[in-house]
Amino acid sequence: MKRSIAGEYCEQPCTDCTVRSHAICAALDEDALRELGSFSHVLQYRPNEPVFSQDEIVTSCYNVREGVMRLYKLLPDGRRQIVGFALPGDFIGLSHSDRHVISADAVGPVVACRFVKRQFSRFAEERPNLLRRINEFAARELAGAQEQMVLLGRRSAEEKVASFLVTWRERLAQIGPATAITPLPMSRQDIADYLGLTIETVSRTFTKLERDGVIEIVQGGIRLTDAARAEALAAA
Amino acid sequence: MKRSIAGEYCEQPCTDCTVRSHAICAALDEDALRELGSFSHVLQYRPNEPVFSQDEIVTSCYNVREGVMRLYKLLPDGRRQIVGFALPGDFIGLSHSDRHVISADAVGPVVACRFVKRQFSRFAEERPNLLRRINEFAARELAGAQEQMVLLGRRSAEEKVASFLVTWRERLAQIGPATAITPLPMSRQDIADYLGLTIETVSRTFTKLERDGVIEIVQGGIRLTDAARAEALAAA
DNA sequence: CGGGCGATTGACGGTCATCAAGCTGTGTGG
DNA sequence: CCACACAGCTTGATGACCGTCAATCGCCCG
Repeated sequence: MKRSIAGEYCEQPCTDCTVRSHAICAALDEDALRELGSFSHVLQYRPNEPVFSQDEIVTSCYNVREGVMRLYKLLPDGRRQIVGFALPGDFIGLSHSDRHVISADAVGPVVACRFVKRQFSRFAEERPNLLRRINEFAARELAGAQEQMVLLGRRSAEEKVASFLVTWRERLAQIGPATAITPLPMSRQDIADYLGLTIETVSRTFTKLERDGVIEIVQGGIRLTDAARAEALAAA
Repeated sequence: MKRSIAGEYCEQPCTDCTVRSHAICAALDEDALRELGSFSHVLQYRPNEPVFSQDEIVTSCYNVREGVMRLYKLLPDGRRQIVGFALPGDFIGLSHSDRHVISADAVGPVVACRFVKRQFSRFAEERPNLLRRINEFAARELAGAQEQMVLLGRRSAEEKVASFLVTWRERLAQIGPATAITPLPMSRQDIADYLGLTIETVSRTFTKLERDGVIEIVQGGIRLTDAARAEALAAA
């Protein structure tokens, strides 16, 4: 696959950012925003384009503005575990290690702000507001990771899929308007690698849920026809 | 089971704390340490004694000083997933939610410092040093959680057990002197619930690893007789 | 010595992975 | 405009891995 270079676009001011209220940037006042903007770049990534890879030296951190990114780890033999999907407002770069411990790439088209890590750290260093906001994000991520461990370790295939659909829907609802159809921009393979299943099992489980009247499979997503039952299956 | 009350002990000054250099407290100077000490309490927990439970209101956060705690989540039907073991130096209370999202209890005898969360937050609020240290801890926890997701989602039983033993050994090595025998204070059931397996599978896998000359099972732990092979099995 | 708990071992079966074939929709070129 | 190719998804057949159920062992402690 040809590695394409991310396109850059205008230096759109942070003060106009549409995801600011959901992002770490909400902790910053106008002045700080302007300073942050002075060393940030807005980048575009194409579908499946890598953003960074495991073991690479960390040079930047990112705010997702539009689109979805998958975050994953690979085992030497090629097995893949997706550890999360990053949505608009999410911050990537909590890690303090000097090398990336995960890889990230764009699922569909993605727009993200990039900060040079060194500059960002210096910027954040003496801003307790921002540091606390970052803590908050880290804590939320950690809680999500713990929930995912339960899913991976203790839930059946059907519970995994139902749980994923419910959780995904809730996440989308938090950042945008509720819609009848829940879009699933990622592939079945992505879902499988997120849930610790195979693509076949995911596909079969979708079909089963549809047969049971819990969901309806539509182009590019699903319609949750019986949310109550889905939540029951998710065994919250 | 009778719920026993944690015993309290002397207000040992933080300045003498043996785990300080590994704990978040390393970010504090003498003055700050004294202030922190003024609202901390050292508590003892007995084996299997609960420290806090999922859904309870969060009132405190903790530093582990001695012993091991298990952190876990329960599903309504009783299935349990252990999301981590906390060792001396670990900080518990990164979560920002007002209710605990996990439960914690002592594996063996445990000594921990408790801080009233509200006071601790106020204390940390304007100390960038401490906030950054907490960030660092959160990032490390998150990286660990991601590694655990790979284990849970993509590794076989044998890989899980080998990986657990290697990682556990490394963690112990970081906080104390290396020993020939790697102690395993937690039960087989705990290990199973940590690895997303059943106790029988864990037991069988231990036996297999011993037959294969990778480990030797001893009272209260194991001896890693072939670390290289264990690491290969762990498929880092 | 006997009770009890944790760990081990064995027999069996279910869930989900594997392997393989067919399907669907989209884009491409004649 | 239709045939074709291709990629992603679905469906089917089979079997392995690990869960379940059950019995036994070993050890500690009363």
